[in-house]
Amino acid sequence: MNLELDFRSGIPIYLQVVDRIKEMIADGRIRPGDQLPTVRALATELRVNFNTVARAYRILDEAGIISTQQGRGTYILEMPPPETSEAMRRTTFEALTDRYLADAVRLGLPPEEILAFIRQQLNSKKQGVE
Amino acid sequence: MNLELDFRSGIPIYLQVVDRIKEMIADGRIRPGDQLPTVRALATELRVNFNTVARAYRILDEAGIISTQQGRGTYILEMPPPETSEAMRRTTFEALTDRYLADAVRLGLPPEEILAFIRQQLNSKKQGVE
DNA sequence: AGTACAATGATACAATTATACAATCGTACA
DNA sequence: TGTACGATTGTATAATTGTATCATTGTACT
Repeated sequence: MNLELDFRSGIPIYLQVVDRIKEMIADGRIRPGDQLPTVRALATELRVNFNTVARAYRILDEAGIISTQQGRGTYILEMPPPETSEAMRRTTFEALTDRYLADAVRLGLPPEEILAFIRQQLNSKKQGVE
Repeated sequence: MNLELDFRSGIPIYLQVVDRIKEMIADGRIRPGDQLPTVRALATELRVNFNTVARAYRILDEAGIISTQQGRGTYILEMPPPETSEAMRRTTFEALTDRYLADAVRLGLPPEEILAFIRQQLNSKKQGVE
């Protein structure tokens, strides 16, 4: 991986790891689909605890840059910044909805019930009540 | 089999497989007596280890929904257990809906728009070609 | 000193994979 | 028939991977 850290900089290790990996993606040293080292492997290489690496990976995961999967490993995502346009989102949403409605109808649910349940779920979500 | 997984959802693969198969039974896409794909075949299709599929099958087996037999294969049982098909359909429908809404919200759609589009689609279906 | 908080480490855990195994089926051949 | 053997099926167990939780350390601020 060849990833250099500065233990004396005062910048937290996990943030340094996040930045180094972002750089490597930006300049193409690692690419979408590539597997990153396991948290333990990279931790050993960097002489840190693997939880520190895990923390960096989690941040990158939440940023949508990588995908970490328990038991499998972590991978660079295809779309680094999935900034989809409004039109794209709309199209995706409509396809998603049609597929969902087809499934629901196939289950034999009457349209009123489908609508009712969705309304209920959306309301409870809005109020944060479960 | 046409069974979609989300590796980034955080929901374990084996549970996703369990749910997808329950859905297919509930809505009739697969029926009592049908043979499910072998653990290896389905695993290859899903790009997953076959033990992960085996785990899902074992759960369905213990729930009395399918029957897995070493050396023979796995089959949908005649009676979709005591959990009557009505309750099962309802459960399946609600899980399906929650999954759909999570996707839609993640796309950034406001609840009103989700509801509006669904209402529109249901109406056009009612009046459209049947 | 004492306290609070962030960073890191230690430990136990859960999901997935790798490998070896056992049961069944299918086919060939005696 | 029947039996031997390879292919195919599910099973069992351990190794590998990320996750969750709490303990420890260090630093800043009273």
